[in-house]
Amino acid sequence: MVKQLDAVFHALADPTRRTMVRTLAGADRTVGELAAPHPISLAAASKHIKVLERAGIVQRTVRGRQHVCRLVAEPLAAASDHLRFYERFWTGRLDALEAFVTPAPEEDPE
Amino acid sequence: MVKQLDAVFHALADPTRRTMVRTLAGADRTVGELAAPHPISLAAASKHIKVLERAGIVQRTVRGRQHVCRLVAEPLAAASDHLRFYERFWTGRLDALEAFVTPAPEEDPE
DNA sequence: TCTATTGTCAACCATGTGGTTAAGCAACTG
DNA sequence: CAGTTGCTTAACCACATGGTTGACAATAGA
Repeated sequence: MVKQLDAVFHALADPTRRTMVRTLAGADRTVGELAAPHPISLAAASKHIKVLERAGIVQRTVRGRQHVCRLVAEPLAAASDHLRFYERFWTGRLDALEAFVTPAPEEDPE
Repeated sequence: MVKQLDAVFHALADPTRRTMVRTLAGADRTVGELAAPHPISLAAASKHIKVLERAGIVQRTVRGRQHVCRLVAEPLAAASDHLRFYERFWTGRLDALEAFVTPAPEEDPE
């Protein structure tokens, strides 16, 4: 079973998917609208969106024959938190020591 | 050719790799030290580290027969920036409007 | 009702991923 | 010098990924 964070990072590892998410940040879109800017078939776009759904980043509402996609930000927040842990490495400020205190989330131990 | 951001997100999509990075946040480590906590062969760990290197997250220094790995945070900062764009979606504060003004980085158009 | 639109699903293909084992090199240790 | 340690590389395997095409379902519109 894939963990949420795995799925989120994997979803964002593809530029096509990142563009889709970026678009959804502006407004809800149908599958067709999300696919349009990309030189891929609708079926391929459909797969991309399924990846985003699996990561919990996108939620779908069927409205008539169109599927309207909506951005769900919480999983992105989790990923952002994970990265923010390393903030003290690229900001000179060592006062970001709070991050250092944060207990490492104990991943992997299965 | 894979772009940096792709590589960073991909590198972080694996819990084993995330644990390695987390470990490197504490101190530099040899390949063996990074591999030790994981139930995988040294060869597999070597591959993981190569993925991290390709993403620019890790730099290697050969010291005698051991390869010492060091965390390089800049690529993580780039990924963090990307995610921070969506911050306004999970914080109620709409005063994070600066993010809204940020021009979308125009990905994908190659 | 007939047709066009929107999208999914299944099958297929090429490539990448994550793991293994086995071989080998380089560098310490005796 | 011989053996051990630390690590990479190559070959292999099973499976996931990203793309395709073609068939199908459901809705919208004539």
